[in-house]
Amino acid sequence: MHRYRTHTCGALRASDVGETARLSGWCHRIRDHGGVLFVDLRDHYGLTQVVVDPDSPAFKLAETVRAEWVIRVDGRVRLRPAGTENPDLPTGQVEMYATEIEVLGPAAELPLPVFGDVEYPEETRLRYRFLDLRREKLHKNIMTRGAIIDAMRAKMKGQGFFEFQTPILTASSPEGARDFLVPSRLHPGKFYALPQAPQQYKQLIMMSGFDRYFQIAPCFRDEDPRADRLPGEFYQLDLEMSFVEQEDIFAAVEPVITGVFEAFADGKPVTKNWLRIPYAVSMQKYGTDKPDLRNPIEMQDVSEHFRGSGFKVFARLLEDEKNRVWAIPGTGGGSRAFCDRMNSWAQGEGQPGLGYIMWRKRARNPLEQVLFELGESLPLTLGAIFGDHETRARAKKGFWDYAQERDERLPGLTDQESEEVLRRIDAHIAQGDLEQVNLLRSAYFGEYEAAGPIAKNLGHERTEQLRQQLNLKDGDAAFFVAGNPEKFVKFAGAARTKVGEELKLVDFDRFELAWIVDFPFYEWNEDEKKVDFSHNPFSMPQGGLEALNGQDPLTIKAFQYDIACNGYEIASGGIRNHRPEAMVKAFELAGYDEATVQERFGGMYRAFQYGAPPHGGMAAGVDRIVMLLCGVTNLREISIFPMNQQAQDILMGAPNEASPKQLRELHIRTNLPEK
RNA sequence: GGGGGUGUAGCUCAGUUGGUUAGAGCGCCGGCCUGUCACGCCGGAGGUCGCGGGUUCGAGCCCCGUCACUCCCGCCA
Repeated sequence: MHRYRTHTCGALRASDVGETARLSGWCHRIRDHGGVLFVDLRDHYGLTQVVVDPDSPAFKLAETVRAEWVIRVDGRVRLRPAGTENPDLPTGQVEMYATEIEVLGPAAELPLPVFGDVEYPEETRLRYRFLDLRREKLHKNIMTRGAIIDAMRAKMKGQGFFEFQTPILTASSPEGARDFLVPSRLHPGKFYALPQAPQQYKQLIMMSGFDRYFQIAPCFRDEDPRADRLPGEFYQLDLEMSFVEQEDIFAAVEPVITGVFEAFADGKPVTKNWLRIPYAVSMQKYGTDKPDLRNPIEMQDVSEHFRGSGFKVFARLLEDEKNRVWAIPGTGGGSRAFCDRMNSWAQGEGQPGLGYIMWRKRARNPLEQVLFELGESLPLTLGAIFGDHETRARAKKGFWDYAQERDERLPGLTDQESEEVLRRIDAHIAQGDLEQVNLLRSAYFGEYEAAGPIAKNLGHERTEQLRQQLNLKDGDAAFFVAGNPEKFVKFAGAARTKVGEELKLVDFDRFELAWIVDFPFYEWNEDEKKVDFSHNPFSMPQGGLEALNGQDPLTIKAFQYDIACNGYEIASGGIRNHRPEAMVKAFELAGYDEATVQERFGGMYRAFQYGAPPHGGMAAGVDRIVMLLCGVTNLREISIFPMNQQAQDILMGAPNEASPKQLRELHIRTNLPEK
């Protein structure tokens, strides 16, 4: 018999009844009934119920066993008594009657229980990560992570990609994130850097004549973490292809990502036909370059309705042509309580507030009323407009009498103004201008009326045009963000998310994938008053060298794309700039002369001189994808030994101090900040 | 570097207007219990109310400072 086990704790079935077996594992849960004692024995594979009673020689020892002790148990497999089976366990038909127990590893009192699903402080969980990892959820997440990575590899290989390893000790790169530095012992005063990504290596692999590269690549960046950004290190599914255009990359990547999502989505629907959303459109509709497309809200520019209007705050803003008014349509948000809540939320975000208009049904539709009085049905309205003189006169009189009787239906209008509206309707009827008639009809007598301070100032006609543009109905609202879009876009995006979630318009149980394309190549650096690369300096500008020479740099787009999923950026890539003269020009516009390029990107620059193939690729964030597929919102839930928010590994004790000997060898003396 | 939130038993949390000895559930320890699987019942231990200072007759509660954790901004080509 094997020293420790004949079966795992997930293996025994009814077919094993009568066998003698040996199990080893952790005491998951102990239920002591005095006369009979149950131990749920757990290992990686599952849970088996072990039973001991006073007739067993193992009874005395069994009574001393505590949670998370590691024990070996010998015994007989038997069917559970009728009625005591546990259908929730794969091994639930059977139990093991223990005849011998050996303690392999006793456990001290636990700082963190393995059993149950109680929340524990992050610090305790990290310090005792090995215990946390025994817990069902985290254990499962880590296994899922491995399976996802397996699937990525299999699908990449299926697409003809080949896996390469690139160096971990490399050179510091000037652009981008802060590097982790590693001092060189052999070269005093010099440093290696850990790669922020294998970007240059993978391009060099293409220039070395290989064709389809991929790697589950560790990446290192010394930047502050976020919930969706691990401190220090993370993994990318990194890929690069030669002789390709953007379309070829999309065609290679979509099946990989879709396939992985479908395999692990747990039945949730995954986008079949990916949208391609230009960066500028994404910013305008969603207020971000990583939209959550599960939220159906699309923002719209409604500046025209406010320009020169009675709502002076916005009208005045719009006198500056950089400024805009965007609307966030909120289906079902047309209650005072909700709009007030959004307004105070906006104030909490540091905004002056969030303007809104609400729509509701008019108590009675006056036009229908008129037609009713005329003994006619609604479709005959057309007759009122295009009919003979007498019919039109009756229709007009109908409107007129109605307004006389019920001028409260024209809130905020004086008698003269009401009369004026009716005259205008009459004039448009006479001209047969159906569009104008309809607008005025809808605005003053239509099915919906608008409410809220903005509506009052904006007037019936503009409010109605706005409603029609946004296609809003009874019980809906629109929220407004105004100013310079560059400044408010982020807040607008947050407001879109807030409105969508609060109104329960977001279907969380799905994965919505999309390409975001046509990123700007450069952006304006306000601090240094210069042009900067906005994404990746190695991307090919659309229009190539010609665009770099002739076009306003800030209008140049790049062959640069991201994948957005449910509000996260899960991948980023581009077609690379493989022409040395274009590379030099691109860097020149960002303020780097050719000598600097040669010095800083020597390897790449050299490679470009000797036959560089057109190439491009992408890198997908493995951790973020796993996080989405595991349904969690924190990367520490899917990473086996993560560091804390302060980039410390409190399990291993990293970072720690180096010994004087180590520092001497490295010719390094510390110069600590004064406390 | 900056802003918000949190900090009471090992854990999750309650704690009234500032007022007697700071509580509950889970966990832990002991006892009872022969079919449980979140076993049950009885009992017990366990507290620098994050820390320091202040106001007050009196502070878990109010004020100031500080620390820790966490989320965000900056940053992350």
